[in-house]
Amino acid sequence: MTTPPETGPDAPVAKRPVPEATVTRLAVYLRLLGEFAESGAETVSSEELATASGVNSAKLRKDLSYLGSYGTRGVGYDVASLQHQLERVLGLDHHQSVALVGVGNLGHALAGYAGFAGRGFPVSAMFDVDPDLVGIRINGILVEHVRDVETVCRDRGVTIGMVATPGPAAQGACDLLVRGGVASILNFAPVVLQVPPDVEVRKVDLAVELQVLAFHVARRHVAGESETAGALRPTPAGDTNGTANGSVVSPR
Amino acid sequence: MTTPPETGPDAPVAKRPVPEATVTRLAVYLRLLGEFAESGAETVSSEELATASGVNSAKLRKDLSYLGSYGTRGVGYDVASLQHQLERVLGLDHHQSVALVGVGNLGHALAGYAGFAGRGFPVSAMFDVDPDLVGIRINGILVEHVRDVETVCRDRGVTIGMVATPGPAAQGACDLLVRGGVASILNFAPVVLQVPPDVEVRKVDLAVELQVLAFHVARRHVAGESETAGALRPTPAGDTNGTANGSVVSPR
DNA sequence: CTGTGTGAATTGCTTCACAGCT
DNA sequence: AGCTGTGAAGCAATTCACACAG
Repeated sequence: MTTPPETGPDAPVAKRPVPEATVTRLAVYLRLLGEFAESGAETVSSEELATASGVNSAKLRKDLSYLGSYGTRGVGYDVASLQHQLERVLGLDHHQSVALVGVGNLGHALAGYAGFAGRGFPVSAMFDVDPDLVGIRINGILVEHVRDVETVCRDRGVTIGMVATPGPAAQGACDLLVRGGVASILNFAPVVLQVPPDVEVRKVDLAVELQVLAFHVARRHVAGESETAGALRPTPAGDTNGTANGSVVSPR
Repeated sequence: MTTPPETGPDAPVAKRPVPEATVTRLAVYLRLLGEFAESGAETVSSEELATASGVNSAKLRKDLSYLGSYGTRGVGYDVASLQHQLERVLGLDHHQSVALVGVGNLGHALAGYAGFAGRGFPVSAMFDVDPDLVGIRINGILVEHVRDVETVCRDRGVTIGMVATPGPAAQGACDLLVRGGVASILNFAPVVLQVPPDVEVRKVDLAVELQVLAFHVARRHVAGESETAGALRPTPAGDTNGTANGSVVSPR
């Protein structure tokens, strides 16, 4: 209740909407900024960063404009300061702690994936039902029994849950995470999770990804059969919701 | 004989546009159709299939309309026949064979992921540079040296390549696949691959997924500060979340 | 002059609502 | 009646193009 009018009188920090599609790309820009920083660059132009990210510069500038004006006209963006802004907007300045439910084939790989810890998402709890797995350590993290998901998540302030169980167990795992206060879930199981409206779910479905690619293989067969491989369809740059679709070929 | 009620007045191959976003969902519908089939259903209505897929029925019908009219008014869709149509459109009636480059942490899991073979995407070749890996078998498949990617892909008619190498090696792996005639690539490495315009790339970036979720965690903190955590509102869950993200408490 | 920031135009996707088949 | 298929309306995201700051 008491809906805060929100529209401040003259709030210096305006809260723009920030389109969902933009958020996905901000994460990409951030990674590339890291590379620019490593190579010693002080500033980047929208053109440079855009090319490296596989988007066009107008889109990049519009994306960045949602965070405010952090560029310098005639010069570009200050790498370090832009990195900082992106981290702030993406919530990476808050501590995030990740829980993984399901330590089978895929879960095991996720547990050991260096990219997580290295990017600010340490896996701080892991769960499974298999007695052979409960009790072992992976990458130094103890695998606990699924029955403890709720309490452990609360105790350790888990903010993000990953579901990597077999399909049939996924909804149950999800429910436990939600009861443990986790409001953001990354789902690798091939099912559509049912969650309360305040819980955010993103799905990574590997079989679906392959099927989308298979579709393009088939398309190519039909199109390429008669057409001389010339017809360049409007670059499938569009990343639909869900997992990002790269594919962007430079504007040529 | 009787010209089918196709739209094609003189276009033998009626190539509807089929939006990119739709293709992604078709794969989801197909999986759920499989479940309906297993449970013995002969037909499904757009409403049933839509609910199970987490989308609304209008969107589902529009999606299916891109393949033609395969439903029966007043009844619904014949499960088996719709399955068949979806498989055809998604190119699953053609044989797909998948190659995996990079058998490290993640690659290993992908190699053993039952969901692939089970869904018509048998991994038929695997590659790595590590001498400790080259020569071993995973799930019965021999790991070969990366130097053979090109010839092996050609010989076995690989249609889809998966890149699961460390970032710095990804572009090289990609180039080899392309030279081997692979025109569809699923990229798990955190880099933007450069490819010729006729090659389709989809990217699965786990760190990006987590960052997008982190963004929503942060949003919640700002927006949810005033809201009490209780009140499980009658989830209009209707559809909202689908393949990708769930819902964001819409302020205002 | 260079490169950002942004209104305006455009494209593409989703939702609505209803005509038409069974 | 019940449910599909689809034009039309409504939104959201992308691209264009240019004013303006450094």
